[in-house]
Amino acid sequence: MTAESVQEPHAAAQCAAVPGAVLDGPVSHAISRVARLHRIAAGRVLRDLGLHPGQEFLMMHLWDSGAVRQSELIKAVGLDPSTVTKMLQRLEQSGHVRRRPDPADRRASLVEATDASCGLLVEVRRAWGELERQTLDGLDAAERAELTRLLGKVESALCTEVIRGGAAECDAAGTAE
Amino acid sequence: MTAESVQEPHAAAQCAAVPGAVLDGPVSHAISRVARLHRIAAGRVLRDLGLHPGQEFLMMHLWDSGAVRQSELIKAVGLDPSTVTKMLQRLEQSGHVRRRPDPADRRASLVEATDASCGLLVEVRRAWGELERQTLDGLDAAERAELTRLLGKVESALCTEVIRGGAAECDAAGTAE
DNA sequence: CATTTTACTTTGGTCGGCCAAGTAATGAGG
DNA sequence: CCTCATTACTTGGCCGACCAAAGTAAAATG
Repeated sequence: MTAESVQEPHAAAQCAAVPGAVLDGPVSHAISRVARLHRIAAGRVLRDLGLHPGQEFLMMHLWDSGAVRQSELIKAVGLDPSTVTKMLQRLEQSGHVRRRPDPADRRASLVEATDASCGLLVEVRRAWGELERQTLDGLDAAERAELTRLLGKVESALCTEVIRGGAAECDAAGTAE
Repeated sequence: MTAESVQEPHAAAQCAAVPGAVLDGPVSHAISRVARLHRIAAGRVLRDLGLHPGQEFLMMHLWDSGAVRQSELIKAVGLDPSTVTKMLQRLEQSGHVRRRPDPADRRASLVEATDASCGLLVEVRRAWGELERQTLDGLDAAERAELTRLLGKVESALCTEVIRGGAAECDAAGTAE
């Protein structure tokens, strides 16, 4: 008895008679997997700082650009407006960000990093460096440059497709080494 | 381009006297951006099929492997168990998946794709091909191979770091060709 | 045989992220 | 001056994804 292993496909299992390995072909999955691992690593590095993954990205923009109109920030990070709104609400509640209405345009609001948040800057920088180190560990300079170049091409290709579908514009980012 | 400065930093803006471009250096962000765009493109391609991005991945595994123990599925996709549980609940409610308790192990459950879902297989395959085409548009064969290789290295590097941090095991998917 | 440890899954909570609608203020025409 | 489209942001809903903790059943150990 011992009902070993699973039962064989009983109901409707084998729709396709494809043996296996339908999954490892596309580069798409490699991207997804890498992104997921990268996010986990980022979360681990940022946890001690009290930031959730994604927030550092926003904060970096704010630290970098000073007080900005929220719409500018949204365009800069390329995320959905509603996403940025919610993230800012949480960051404001955490005391990392302050928002005030724009005197020049009452429907807009200006966003800026608080003084208290500035202490995080160096730590976030360090965390990012650490993350970058973890990510690119095992790649030499040439490989890193090539990876950057290829990702840039993929990004612009996807961007073209995405805007064709009706979304907003993408920032064709950069080149550079 | 992209708009020049709005107002100058007024209150507490310049924590760091760093002029700009703190953001385009790391490859990390390229990965995040590409992954995000890729996800959006996937969502667009899958919407007509009634699937949300991520579900196809699970379904592909199920179509490929027949009835499997849920734990096996979890290990295969490498996601968090709770994530898989919730996704399966939704897929079950959508009629794409069926779950039954494993007779051999009463705490486990067997998962399989339903008959109805099989009609989606070919469409998902087509959608994936389309997505792959969109993603790699503009890269020649050598570049694609190189990108795959580099992503593989990054994945294994990140994997090592992640497991070091205490998480589960990663599938070092090293499918070279 | 009782107890502890391990494995399989689920629940609850929180966040990032998208879309689709909705609100409020600005600006262009009639 | 009043209407209408546009811009700027918010709300609600939903899903993917994580973590942490719980619950249950099997296995290992005494």
